[in-house]
Order: sequence, then C-alpha cells, then structure tokens
Amino acid sequence: MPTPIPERISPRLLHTLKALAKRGGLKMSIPIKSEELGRELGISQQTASKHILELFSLGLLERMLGTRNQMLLVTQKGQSVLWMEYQDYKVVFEENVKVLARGMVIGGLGEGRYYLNQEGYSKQFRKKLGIMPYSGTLNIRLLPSHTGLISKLRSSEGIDIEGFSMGHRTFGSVKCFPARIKDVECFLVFPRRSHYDDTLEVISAKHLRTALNLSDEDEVELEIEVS
Amino acid sequence: MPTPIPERISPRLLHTLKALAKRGGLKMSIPIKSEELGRELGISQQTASKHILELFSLGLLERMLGTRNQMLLVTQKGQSVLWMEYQDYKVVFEENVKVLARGMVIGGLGEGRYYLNQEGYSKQFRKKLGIMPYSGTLNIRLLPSHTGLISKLRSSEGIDIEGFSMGHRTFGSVKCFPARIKDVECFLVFPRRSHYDDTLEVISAKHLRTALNLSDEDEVELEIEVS
DNA sequence: ATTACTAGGGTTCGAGTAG
DNA sequence: TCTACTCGAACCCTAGTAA
Repeated sequence: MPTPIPERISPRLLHTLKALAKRGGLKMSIPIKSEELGRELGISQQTASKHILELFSLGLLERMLGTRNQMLLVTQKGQSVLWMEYQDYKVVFEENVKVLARGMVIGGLGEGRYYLNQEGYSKQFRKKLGIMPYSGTLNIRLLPSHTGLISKLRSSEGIDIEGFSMGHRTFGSVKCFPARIKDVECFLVFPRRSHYDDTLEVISAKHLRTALNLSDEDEVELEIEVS
Repeated sequence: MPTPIPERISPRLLHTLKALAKRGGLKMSIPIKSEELGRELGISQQTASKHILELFSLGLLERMLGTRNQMLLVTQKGQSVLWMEYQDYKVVFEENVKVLARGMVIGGLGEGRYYLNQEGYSKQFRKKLGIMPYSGTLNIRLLPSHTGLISKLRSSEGIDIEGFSMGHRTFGSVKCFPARIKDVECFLVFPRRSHYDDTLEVISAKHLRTALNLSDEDEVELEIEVS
C-alpha cells in the first residue's frame, strides 16, 4: 500500500498508466512497443509514445530503451497515483472502506469546544466511542478534489450520537467515523443534518494540534473508516 | 444482440462520471450544481455542464432539471462502465480476481484437438481439473482493449499442467484457469512459454460451440478466475 | 441563481517521416 | 525494426453571456 505523494494527473495519462500497470508493469519491467500500447488503448503509436514520455517526465514511469523495444516499469509514485484511483472506485462500490481525505487545518471559532463540552454529547462520546475527547475540535477544510467524500459520508451510517435539548437550545444528532491522522486515533464528527460544507470536524482523546504539531494552513491526511 | 453493452468511454468523461458516482449518484438521484462539480474536478462550470450533457446523451446519466438545481443519477449502463473500470484496478492490485475477457470466436485449425487428445495432457486434465474435456478447443481472439490481460495471466500461477515428450515430439507445460462463458463452466488453457498472442484457448466438458450456440465471429465474454 | 450556447484560443491527436 | 519529431487538423476547454 504505497502512499507517498499523491498527485492527480490528467485522466488520459492515468488511462495509459493503468494499461501499463494491467500488463504487470507494477512488479517488473515489461517490454512494450508503443504501437502495441496504442492499439490496446485505441490511440495511435505516436500518441502512445508521447504518453509514455509524459509519464516518464512526471516520474511515474521508469524506462529503459533497448534496441529491440523499450522496457517500462511503473515507479512508486506511479503506483500511488493508481492506488488513489483504486480507492476512489472502492468508495463507489464497497460498503466498508478506508478513505483518505486531504485538506487543510483551519482555525476554529471555538464553537467546537462549546458543543463538545455539552454533557449530552460528551457522555455519548465516552460510552460509544470509548474516548474522553479533549475539549475542542480540529477543523479540516477539504481540498476541492476531495469534497466528493461528503456525500458518501452523508449516506453512510457511522456511529450514532443522539441529539438533545438543553433548555431552549437544541443540539442536533451527529454521527462519528473512526479515523486517524498519522497514526493518531481520532473520530470524525459529522452532523446528520447540515447544508453542504467542505469542512470536517475531528475529535480525539489527545490535543491533536499538539500531538501532531499542527498549525493553521497545514495540510493533513485524515484516514476515515466509512461504514 | 441483446447483451449488456460495456462500452469504453473517453477517460475525461469517465473521470467526471466517477466523481458523480463517488457522491452517491449510483444509488440515488443527487443534487449537484455544474459549478460545484467543476470545482471538484478542477474544470470550469461550462465544461462540467458539457460533460453532464455528453454523459446524458450517451445514456450513462439520468437527469432531472429543476429550477434550483439538477438531479443526477448514474444509469445501469453508467454503472457497468464504472464497474469495468473498477475491475481493471482490481486486476492491477489484487492477487485473486475474476476478470472479464471479451473477444471473438475464431476458427481453430484442429491443433487444439490434436493436443488435447494426447494422453499426457488429458490424464492431467481429468485429475487436476476434474473434467473430461470434449475433444477440441474454443479459440477466442481478444479485443485489442482486452489484450492487457495476457501479461496478467502470464504472471499468475494457475493450475499447473506438466509438459511431456512423446517420441521425438515435445509438448510444453501449460497452466489452466477456471472460467465460464455464460454460466457454462470451462477452463482457459494458457501455455507457459509462448510468444505474445492475442488468442485464448478454452476447454470444457461440453462442446462449447453447441452448448452456447456459437459460430465464428461471435463475440463472447469469458470470465476467468485468475490466481 | 443556474444551465448551456458561442466564439476563440490552447491542447491533443495522428500522418508523414527522420533518426 | 522501433521510437519520436514536426505540423496541420481535430478536439476540448473557458470566458462571455443568453436563456
């Protein structure tokens, strides 16, 4: 499971890279003629050749040009690009899946702390999540390319945390998903009813900003167990 | 003729379709603004809109245009396109996987029959595959877009059938993969050493051409259990 | 507010062909 | 034989804007 630097590449290059991987180019250097690759992809030899060169210059392909034909090997970086894509399809078709959400730490306004300190929530967190959350949430603004997750979260079950009333104030029900940021266990807290929003709220037993040495604007990867 | 029609679509449309599926568009009609979709994909509102229209006219998307925003649902056809893609990634990353190979029935030259009737092979077929193969093979020429499988088959284990010698003639070792064509059980016979070839040979206890009513040039789907 | 047409510019493609 | 360059054409994207 490779996950160093996940960049997105253009769909057409991805398509070509996948074809090479399908031929076994992940594990070993494979011999392939540009004409042959082109035929498989339904494009010309010239275009296939150009794609190979582009993939190479992006560092997604290793290449040895012999006299008879070239040998190609998908690099680690290339593998991680394909792996991300594979994860996307898993999200689409599988019920239980670990999803990577990338985004940026943003400053909270203190409402997270206000909510969490409500007995109505924190009692349930202790009981259903088995943690005593540090008071305060970490807010993560998703990268635009990762906001598609939100609908998936919306339609997934999660761990139910019931809403309640306190005096004249109402606190809505939320659902939680087990998650981690760089091996630190945490939970994603997701409101059951909300308007579309690209920000995720995360709680944990530890103070995440300290434990992970995070500041505003830092980019983080949150691994969420959706089910 | 009335077969499910898994067509390939352009990588860029596939990319857009996947984004919609990721948002849950497989199961229910989802509200999405073209501007929003564009942002997620890193393209303009206009292009996203055009993609939606193209996907719609290809019958991959169902669409209800309201006053506020449009509702989109991925059709069955759209799902099968995405499913194929998902299978591709499975082939890349998973060890054991069922693979669909599409191709055309082509006339054999009778060598299949000659080989199979060799005791050295047929004894092993009975013992290791548990079948008494009908004498003769079905030859399938893969569509260009499916030839990538061959390398995968080459690097997979399969069920070993040992080679042998008969007098001065040598019969090479092959490997078999359990397979089926439209629910008829069969086995793909794959030579361990061969030059690159886009034709697959299939054996079965039944006479496949009769059982499936196949003639030369007919298109067939072979489901192979690779491992 | 949101979709989608048109026009223009930029990118990608493939035939011819050089290396 | 095979890869890959040039360049004209086809394709695709976006800004402006209509509906």
